[in-house]
Amino acid sequence: MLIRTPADLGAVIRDRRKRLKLDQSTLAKRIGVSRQWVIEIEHGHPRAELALVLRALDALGIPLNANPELKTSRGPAPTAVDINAIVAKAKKSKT
Amino acid sequence: MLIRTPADLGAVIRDRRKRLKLDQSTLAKRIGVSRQWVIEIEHGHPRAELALVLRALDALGIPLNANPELKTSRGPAPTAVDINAIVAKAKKSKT
DNA sequence: CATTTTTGTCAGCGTTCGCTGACATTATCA
DNA sequence: TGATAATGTCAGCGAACGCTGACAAAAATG
Repeated sequence: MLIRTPADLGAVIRDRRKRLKLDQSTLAKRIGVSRQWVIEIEHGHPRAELALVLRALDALGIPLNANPELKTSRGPAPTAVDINAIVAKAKKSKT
Repeated sequence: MLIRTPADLGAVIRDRRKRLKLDQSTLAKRIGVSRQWVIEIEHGHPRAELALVLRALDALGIPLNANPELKTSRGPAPTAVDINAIVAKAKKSKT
């Protein structure tokens, strides 16, 4: 599942929790947060604390993967050269 | 890259930013946060807001993937049956 | 049906967020 | 080397966090 928004994350958490047959209280204890927190996360609370979110995913056995750009297929580096920088320098040095 | 802690995330963000030859100010504008925020995230700030983090990853072109448990190899469901529930019920009903 | 479990809502409280703006401290580079 | 950019640090401020505890609503169970 691709996580794009807090709501996505809430859905993932809730689904997994139900799949594991846990109620919110139990999960909350396991994560080390209040039941309130679980409720809000599952509803897509946008300002939840990063660390708590990570702990929740861990408690549910959900690994989080950040792809630092999967090889964009063949062809050489798309635009690893920074044209902007080059231009900027060209402008600086008169001739 | 597997994200387990806020520090992991900070590293991923910083690496990607540098690879894209962006400075913190530029990235901050792109994400829509203050430069301060970028500094703190890259240092592993544990209480950053979820939504801002997701926006940062998006701005950097880093997709986030949550595996709802990758098929744990062969063999039938590990323990999809909830023994606890069964036992609980067994206890309730006398005979 | 009645009962129990689960989920959702409310308010108040102390803590911390993320922001701004200015100022150190390092890189970077000609 | 000196000058510029990039990064890091500080303090103050309004806003929101996550917590507790009690209660309401909904769902499950017999």
